[in-house]
Amino acid sequence: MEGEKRSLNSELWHACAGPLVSLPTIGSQVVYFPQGHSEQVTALTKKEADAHIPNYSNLPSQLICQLHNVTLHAEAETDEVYCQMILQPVNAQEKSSYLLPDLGRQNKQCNEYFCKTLTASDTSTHGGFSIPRRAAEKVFPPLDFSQQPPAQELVARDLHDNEWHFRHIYRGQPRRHLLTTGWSVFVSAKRLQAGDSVLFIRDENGQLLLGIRRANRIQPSMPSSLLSSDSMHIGILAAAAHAYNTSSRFAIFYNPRASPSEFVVPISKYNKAVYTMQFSIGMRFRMQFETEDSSSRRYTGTITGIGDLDPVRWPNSYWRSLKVGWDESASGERQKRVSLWEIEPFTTPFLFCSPALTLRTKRPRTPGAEQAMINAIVARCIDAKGDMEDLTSSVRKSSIWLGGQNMGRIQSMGISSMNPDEWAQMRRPDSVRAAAKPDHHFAVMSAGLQGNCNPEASQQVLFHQNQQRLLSQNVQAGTKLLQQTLPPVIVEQPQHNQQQLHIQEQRKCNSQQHTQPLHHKSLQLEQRIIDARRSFLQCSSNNAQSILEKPVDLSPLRAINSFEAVSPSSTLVKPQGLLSRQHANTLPFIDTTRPLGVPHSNPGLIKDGSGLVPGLAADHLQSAAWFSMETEPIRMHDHLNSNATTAQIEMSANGLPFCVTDSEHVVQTGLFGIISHPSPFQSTRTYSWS
Amino acid sequence: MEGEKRSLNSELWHACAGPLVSLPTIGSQVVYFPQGHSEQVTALTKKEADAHIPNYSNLPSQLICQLHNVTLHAEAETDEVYCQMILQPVNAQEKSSYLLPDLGRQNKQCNEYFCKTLTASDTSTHGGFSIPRRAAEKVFPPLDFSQQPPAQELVARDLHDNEWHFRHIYRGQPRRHLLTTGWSVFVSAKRLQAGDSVLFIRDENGQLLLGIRRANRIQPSMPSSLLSSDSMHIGILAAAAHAYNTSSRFAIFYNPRASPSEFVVPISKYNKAVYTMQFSIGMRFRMQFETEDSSSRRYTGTITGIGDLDPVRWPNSYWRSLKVGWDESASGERQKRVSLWEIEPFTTPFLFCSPALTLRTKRPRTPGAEQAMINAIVARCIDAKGDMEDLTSSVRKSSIWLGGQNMGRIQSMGISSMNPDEWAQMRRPDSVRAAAKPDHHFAVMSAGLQGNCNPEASQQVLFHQNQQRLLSQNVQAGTKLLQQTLPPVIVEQPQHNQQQLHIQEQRKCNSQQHTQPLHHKSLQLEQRIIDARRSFLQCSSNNAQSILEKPVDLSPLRAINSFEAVSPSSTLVKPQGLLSRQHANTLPFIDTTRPLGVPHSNPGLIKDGSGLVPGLAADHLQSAAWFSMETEPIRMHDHLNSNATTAQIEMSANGLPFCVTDSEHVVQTGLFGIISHPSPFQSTRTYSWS
DNA sequence: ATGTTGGCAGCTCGCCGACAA
DNA sequence: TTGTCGGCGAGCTGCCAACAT
Repeated sequence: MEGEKRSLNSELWHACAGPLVSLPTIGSQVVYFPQGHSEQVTALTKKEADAHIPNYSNLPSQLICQLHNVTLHAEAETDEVYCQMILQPVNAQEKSSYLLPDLGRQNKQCNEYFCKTLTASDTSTHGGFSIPRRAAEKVFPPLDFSQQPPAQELVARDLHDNEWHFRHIYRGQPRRHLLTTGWSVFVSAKRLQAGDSVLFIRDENGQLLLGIRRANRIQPSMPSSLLSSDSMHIGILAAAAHAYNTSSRFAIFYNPRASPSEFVVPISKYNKAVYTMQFSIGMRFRMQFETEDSSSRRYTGTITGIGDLDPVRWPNSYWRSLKVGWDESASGERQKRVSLWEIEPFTTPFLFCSPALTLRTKRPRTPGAEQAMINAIVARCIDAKGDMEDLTSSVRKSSIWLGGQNMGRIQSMGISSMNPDEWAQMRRPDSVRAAAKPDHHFAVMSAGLQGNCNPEASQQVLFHQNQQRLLSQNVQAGTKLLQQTLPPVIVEQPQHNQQQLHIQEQRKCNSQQHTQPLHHKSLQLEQRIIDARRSFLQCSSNNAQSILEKPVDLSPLRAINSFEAVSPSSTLVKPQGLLSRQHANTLPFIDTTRPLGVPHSNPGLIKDGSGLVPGLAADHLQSAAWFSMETEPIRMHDHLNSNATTAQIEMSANGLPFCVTDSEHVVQTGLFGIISHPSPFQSTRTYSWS
Repeated sequence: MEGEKRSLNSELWHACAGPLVSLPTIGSQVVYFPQGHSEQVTALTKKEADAHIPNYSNLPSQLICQLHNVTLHAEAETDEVYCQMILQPVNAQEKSSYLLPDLGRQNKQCNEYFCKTLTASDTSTHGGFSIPRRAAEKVFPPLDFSQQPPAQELVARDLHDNEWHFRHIYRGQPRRHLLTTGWSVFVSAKRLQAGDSVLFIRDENGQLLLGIRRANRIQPSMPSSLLSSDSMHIGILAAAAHAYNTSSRFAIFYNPRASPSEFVVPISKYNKAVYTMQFSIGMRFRMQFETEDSSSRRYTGTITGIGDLDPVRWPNSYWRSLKVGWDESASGERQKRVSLWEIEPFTTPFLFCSPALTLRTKRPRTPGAEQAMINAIVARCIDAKGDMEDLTSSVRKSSIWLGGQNMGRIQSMGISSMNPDEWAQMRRPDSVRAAAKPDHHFAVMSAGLQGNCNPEASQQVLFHQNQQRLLSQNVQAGTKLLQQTLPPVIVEQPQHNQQQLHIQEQRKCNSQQHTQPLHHKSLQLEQRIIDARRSFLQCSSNNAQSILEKPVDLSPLRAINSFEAVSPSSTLVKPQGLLSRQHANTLPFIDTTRPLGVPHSNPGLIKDGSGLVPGLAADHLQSAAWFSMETEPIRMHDHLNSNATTAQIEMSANGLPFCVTDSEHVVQTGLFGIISHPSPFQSTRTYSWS
């Protein structure tokens, strides 16, 4: 083995890694979880870290890093795939090298391939390998059927670029494709057993590639003689901590088949889950798993808890912060804890836009659907908890927030058709418990917590405090940056003019530089967050007290509808090449002229209506303040897969950034406002083009 | 593999590990070198640590640890032997658990064993295994020669306790011992190749044990997918640093066949080398190596340099601090750097005791022997440097320190017969160059360095500064402890009375607690070092100036001879059981009534007479101050191997602690004085009993 | 004393269609 | 369509002494 070997064939590597593994793009930003990395070591060594590992208090539970490089590898002995990633914690100082062109590896699933799990006959010394008919016809070169029997020699290369020769013959009664000569050599060399899988790929050059995917049997050759598991875990943490402290590069190995979960997450995926989605106990979701035949299927489950996996060592970590239960009883294999970005919640679009739109809704929801879902959830939770009384009272309490007497009406008319004024009417002024420190929204949240003893609700608040804290950290980081590029601004004082000026400047600057690659995107996002944050603080200090005492002024909410002016059209033109800012502005952003569709065929429960997190929203609504943000042009060329035919646009108005995705890349992010309550003012719209 | 498996058969493990591997006794104190541990990882992963590993400035290059446990292991796949050691950095706070009884594993080499390197015929599928005749007769059960041919079935167990069955037959023309049936199964299961070795042991129960020792081919299955080599190296350092900071236990793995050198060294071995031996450039030594037929032989070499292996990361480390050259040209395999404790210097005992003794010397040294050795060294160094002129002038300068015109006389009469008064006459008052900062002996040394531009001498000084610094660190650690258990003492001021009082208390305390195990030994040694240091500082501040200006007052040296009063007898009683303090006091310590023997048959060069470190000693002798220390009773039961028939007592008067050993354990340590020059006032005496 | 080779059983490997599932 | 089996021939495994070193 040479010391520095080139990256292996990517197609083959990914085929071996499995359908669910997709590596982040080189040059992009990722979130690295030392916790998850530790889990991988535990999985590989079958040894937990002992308790006496030092606490790296300086090391955050997640590190935003730039992914400098990914090299694909495979174990020499076992052909097990793994990759090395070179990460560098992102330093706010570094403005350059944010986004390299998205020309990196495509984790495309090759079509010209097949994968077969080996049978006992395949691996015995008695015979050869029986190839499924379709697989042979799809992947192997066609046989000359004039021969009797038709046969040819196949040459395939494995991950290490070794050549394997096989005799491919079509014989038997009935006829079938077989690999005979050469097969047993391969089986014994790779030490394959029944249950392991082989896969053949025909690459673009017509070359055959050959990989193996072993069944989940215990890793045989774990050289424990290298390091104690403690030292390994410490090594991970210390290496990450050192890189974090010095903003230097570090290398990690990711073994996709051994690791229980990916611990290097694309920042877009992370942001989307953490900033734009709402999670609450009782929420239904689904999640992808690899099946026995190495395809993927979704399993459904319910969130049963939210909280830190390891509150002592990793407080406020999003790593596996959701406790979940699975619908299928025979799912003991699946994790009891997952991370936000691993699951797809069943979200019912909760429409929050102009009355004009809601009036034109053409697909009213089926009456009673929500109630049926609530019943289902309650039944499930009873299974889990065995305490009917608490749950029903929870549901009953939830009607406080849902507006009591309005609940029936909501169900009958379909929640998604409710307009903002109706929402405003649902708040309950008599439940206001907010504290008098309006210039700090955490205080408002804490006050809401004090007024409510529901433990689940407390957990919910803590959870969202985490989200807020994280956001606040980002904002602080951004503020530092801002102070270096712009005159310092004292946020406590009214700065409307200055802020407006800044946005103007920003816009001007962008239009001048539209030929420049969007490397400053994160920068701009941060600045926008700063601005929004600043606006919020101004609003809070000036008006929050009055907001708390008066009915909420929802007029800022209407700012969202200003997108109507920007985007009157209802169809999306398939993007071609670079769009100038001018063209970008003509793109529809939120189409309010047509009803919003239901994104998932099986609609989930309206989250705040689930009855499991009652009592909070009404309080927090009191401290709501809404802002709309300048939107940036979407540079479709960079972000949309050119083969994409749909773009899904999600909008979250929960006070955290929203994002627009084409299901793989974040196309647009922004911030609509800052509001500290967990209501999912979220809408999703899928556009299609031909 | 079960998670917690018991330790393997020790005899077999050691046989597989090789003749040179001996593990420290469980419960004893060891010195752990993170540097060496790192080297093992490099050896196993074939990857150097990159430069950007954080500097663990808190982590010393060597950690004195208690060895809590050793468990023997073998790789499941390869049968490669390794062991886990549980270490705990010794905290001065912890007074207990210093010395556990010496009942631990004996690294005895089993006699009823044989080891054969496999031939091509042995490993081919064509036949069986040809057993050397003597080996078969020694180890295997005798055959029934009435059968024709004589044959039997052998059952042997490997390290994993697997049984292997072989047909043992004595046939062929001429007759020979063969293993036939079963052998090829074993070969293929263990994947043995020609060049690997098999060894059979008959243990005390007559059971056959079977081990393998693979040829030094590259470790095949190094799963690089676990951790980056950086993380591994960091893990080692961080784990050690954490354990050091918290005085907590940590686990390390030692792979004796992969590791270039042992990095967990018995403290006795370390102390003996570091504190009682002198090393200088040009010094000759020998060192053990394993031969191809897995026995051991010694290679000879010369020290060519002294200095830090890694001055940046590990300054002042003794790890591989000696640069060496080997006598045999075909020795490219052997390390270019070794550690002090790995080599056996050729030392000539240098007698420093009462005139009465020297007058009775019965074996005067052969005249001219030293000069011959000098010539040999000079010739060797010329080979290395090709600069005759410098060397001869070096030798000439060395006569300054040796006393110029006295040199011939020393050679002719044998240096060992010179008495202290003669030594005193050899100093040269006109060569005094010492600085005027007498209260810090480092300053004195530096001054000596300034007055001499010989680079080798500088290195020598630096080296001894290391030794001094190490001592000083010990002293500081001890001082901390002292301040917690005794009233604080300001060392700059005269404290004679107080110090004397403390020693009195200490003695009283010891005599009262003589039934208590000597767990306080390290503590007491540290305290004694503190006292000696304190005395030295007092002496320095009060008298050093006058010492520098007047002839050296050598009267304190005579204190060494006070041992005569303690131990008038000349024979050592073989220790039986626990010795009370009273009995211990009757043991001879230094026998001055008989001549000192020559410890090595091939006497080396008198080190300061080598002419390679000239010019320093005379200066430093000026700042010499001598002290004798209270000696502690020797608890032979704890320290002397009950089978031992000799005890070697070494005495060093170079200002660093001396130690008494029975060639394996430190029996007694002490401090004779502090003197900052490299003169080897050293004597060795071997006592025998029946 | 022991490494290698030729001779020669006997057994396993591995190719084939038959026969289910 | 494909997993397993009996049949069967080639080639390898492995025991033996001869021979060489």
